[in-house]
Amino acid sequence: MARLVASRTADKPPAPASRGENGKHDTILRAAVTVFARNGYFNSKVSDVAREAGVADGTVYLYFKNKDDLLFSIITEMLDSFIVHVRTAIAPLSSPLAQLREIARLHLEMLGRDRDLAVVFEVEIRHSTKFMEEFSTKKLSEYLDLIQQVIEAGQRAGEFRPDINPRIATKVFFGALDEMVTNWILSRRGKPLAAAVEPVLDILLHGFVPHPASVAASPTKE
Amino acid sequence: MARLVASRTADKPPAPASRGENGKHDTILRAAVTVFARNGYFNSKVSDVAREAGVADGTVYLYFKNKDDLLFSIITEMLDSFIVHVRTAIAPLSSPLAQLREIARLHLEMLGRDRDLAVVFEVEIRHSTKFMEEFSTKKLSEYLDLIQQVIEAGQRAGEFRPDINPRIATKVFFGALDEMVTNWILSRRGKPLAAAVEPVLDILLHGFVPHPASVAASPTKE
Amino acid sequence: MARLVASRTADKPPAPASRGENGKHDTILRAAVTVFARNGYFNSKVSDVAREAGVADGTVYLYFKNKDDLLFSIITEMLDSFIVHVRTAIAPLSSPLAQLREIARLHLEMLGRDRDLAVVFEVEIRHSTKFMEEFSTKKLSEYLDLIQQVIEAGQRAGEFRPDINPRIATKVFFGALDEMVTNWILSRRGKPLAAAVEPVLDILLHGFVPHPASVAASPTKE
Amino acid sequence: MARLVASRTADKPPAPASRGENGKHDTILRAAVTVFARNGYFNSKVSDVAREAGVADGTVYLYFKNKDDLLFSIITEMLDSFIVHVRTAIAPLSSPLAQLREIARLHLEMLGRDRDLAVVFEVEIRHSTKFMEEFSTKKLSEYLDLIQQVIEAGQRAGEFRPDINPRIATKVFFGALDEMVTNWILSRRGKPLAAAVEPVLDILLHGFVPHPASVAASPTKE
DNA sequence: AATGAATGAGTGTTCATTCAT
DNA sequence: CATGAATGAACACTCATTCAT
Repeated sequence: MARLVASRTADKPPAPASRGENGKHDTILRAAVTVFARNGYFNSKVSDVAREAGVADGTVYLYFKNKDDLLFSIITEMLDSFIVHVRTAIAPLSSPLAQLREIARLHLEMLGRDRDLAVVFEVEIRHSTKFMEEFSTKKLSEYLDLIQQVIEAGQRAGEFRPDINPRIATKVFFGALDEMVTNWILSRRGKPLAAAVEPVLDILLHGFVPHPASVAASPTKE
Repeated sequence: MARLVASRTADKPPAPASRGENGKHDTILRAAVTVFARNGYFNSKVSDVAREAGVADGTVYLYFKNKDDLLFSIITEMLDSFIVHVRTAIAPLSSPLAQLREIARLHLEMLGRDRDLAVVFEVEIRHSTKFMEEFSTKKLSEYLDLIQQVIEAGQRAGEFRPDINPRIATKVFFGALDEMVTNWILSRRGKPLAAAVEPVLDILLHGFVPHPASVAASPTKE
Repeated sequence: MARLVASRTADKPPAPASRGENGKHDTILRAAVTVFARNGYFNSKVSDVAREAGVADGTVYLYFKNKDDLLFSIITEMLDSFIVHVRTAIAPLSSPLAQLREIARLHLEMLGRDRDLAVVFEVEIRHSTKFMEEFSTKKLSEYLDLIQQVIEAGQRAGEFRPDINPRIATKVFFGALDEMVTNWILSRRGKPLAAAVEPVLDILLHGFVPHPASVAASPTKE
Repeated sequence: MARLVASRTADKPPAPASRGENGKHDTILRAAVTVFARNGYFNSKVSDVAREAGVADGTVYLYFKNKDDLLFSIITEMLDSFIVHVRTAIAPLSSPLAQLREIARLHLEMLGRDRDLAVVFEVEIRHSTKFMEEFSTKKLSEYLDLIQQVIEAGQRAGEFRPDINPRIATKVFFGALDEMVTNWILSRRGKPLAAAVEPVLDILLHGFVPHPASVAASPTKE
């Protein structure tokens, strides 16, 4: 019955921030991340979120349209701010290759710093094709576009192979990072996620097979 | 309330398969794939599955312990048979590189042939960290181990770089394929998923950056 | 939905007794007593009874109209045979007082010999006012009438006080025995129920208060 | 699945009682008595109780743990207040015999005043041996203990025969009253239940058989 | 007669959402 | 703005009963 569309938090900003606090809006959103990460979206009750946030059930509805809007807002707001962060960070870097490295680093660092958030991004985000379609065509594709632009810039700069499809390269890049995060979540080891940046980049940049230089020429790749 | 463990369909085969039919078990499982792919697991009702399968609600419970068991059985049975299929297909191939290529091809071909099944695998599989933990530590890791073994064999055979971490390479490989599937599901284009095999492999095998063989050309990779 | 009336086993005696056995009818009825005593009527499934009897679920319906009929038949048949038994046993006794004593003895002995049967009689019999009304106006009142006749005979014979209401005396008598059985069921002590016959009779016959003439006379009756 | 223990209504009093009303808790409990008496516990739906109480289905669960808790609460709360009532009433009476008479009177009067409540106590209370065991070892035995203490006091005071087993006398006393109530429920005659107090007591106190000295001594007791 | 797979009506319970205070 | 008691629609699961074999 629940639909995910339309909502958008921006429609109703009752109080950006009461007093000096962070604002109930953010408090509730943070509580939702914690609760959703713990039990999963469908197994979480709005009253769980309310209790975690220290407010009454009804208060949640003063800041969010409905339960779906909570999940939607988490994803959208977090990703929005992440994209801004990434853009800012890579702007001063002149080399597309350096930019791509920075994106990978920020990606793993941000999610590796907050397991609950990572869980929501990796697991809870996929709660129906409907949601994903809605989401992927809006927010996520903005991120993917950003990556693709860097790759294309790299090709123009001669840093990346001109014969690879930048759209596919983007998916490979994102998919590799995504899988690293998923695995890190499931294997509750203490090893920091960010430690994987260089090994993953090395593989993505140089591939599985030894360089032809290692011999003389690369007769048949694929 | 939901538990995913233990169940295993094999425990209760009330009717192996009447006549030459496919058997109610398979009919119901197939209906579940269709329904789950259409509405998502949590938004699907058991009675939807029953109707799709052409049986009464109660009949579902003659073959499956509960709703969770339906999802669990889909994943487990499909993946089991896929792994067997892959093992059989790569056994005669002597080159690990050829084996890895075959795995990629089968992976994308199988899911690309059945969008509903792909949806369930990519989206519905992630229903709570609990489910994923249970699942990833059992079935999925069997598949990932298989991939890792091929990569390690390739390293020993000199086909793959010895200085890459096989575990990470496995994740990059799987993550890349996984993302291709996810994207294919969401962009309902007609382009067959299997068409992506070679481009993806090219990137994974040879990387983003031009070969040093291009001696003069690209002096600075990273 | 279930109604208890009408049924009556006598309507359909499919097989009085197959071979030399006791007959499936009795086997199933006995199984029902066991199962109902163990879990209670409403918590017992017809399939539990069938399994206990070693027959298929459907077979139960060849001998009994429905689940209600099982309970109804247990009560009716057991009570019928008990009443016949009692009539036979007290017929030769000339003294109503001796007859009443014999009734008490048989009552406690029969139920004390078979705890499961006792449980069904004491507990399961009361599964709705409807059932009890149906039952009490038919079978049970036959038993109560028998008791009342003995008491009235005792009054005519001068063995019982003429100034007590025989209908009320009957209820006191039956209620006392009934409570003994209920207590015996709940306190799973090993002490045989029949051991209570004399103490109970003493109280019923001579009352709580000392006889006025007790001064010298009645040292200990019984 | 049904559990009767633990619950205790006192654990969750969401609304003590709005204004001068009786409070939803009591309203629902009273509705449950009515509905259970009408159709029996197992044939009653929670929604029937809700409708009778004039509240939504879900509201029942704000005041009671589950359906079982409704039945359990009825029995416990009613019996608790009854026992308090009895203790208060007999405290000022010096003679144990007068106390026993008062208990009998209150017992029949309370249940005779409210047929629905009587039905629940006599019929619905016996819902599986489990329930009875749970219940009889806690609440009911408190009442039976009270009776037994009075009887023992009467023996010490010389008002009751010293040679009767007080535990058995208690059961006979309670069983007699209980049967009077059961019969009154089933025979829907208008005759007030309380009218049976003296005839029953006469029988219990003086027994079925004429006093040996009845000749002259006890012409008419009671 | 006997079977047991199939049926599908029936219900206790949950929980997102509302709204009077 | 906040509250949290009240609502009632929604649904997984059970099990008495049937009937083709």
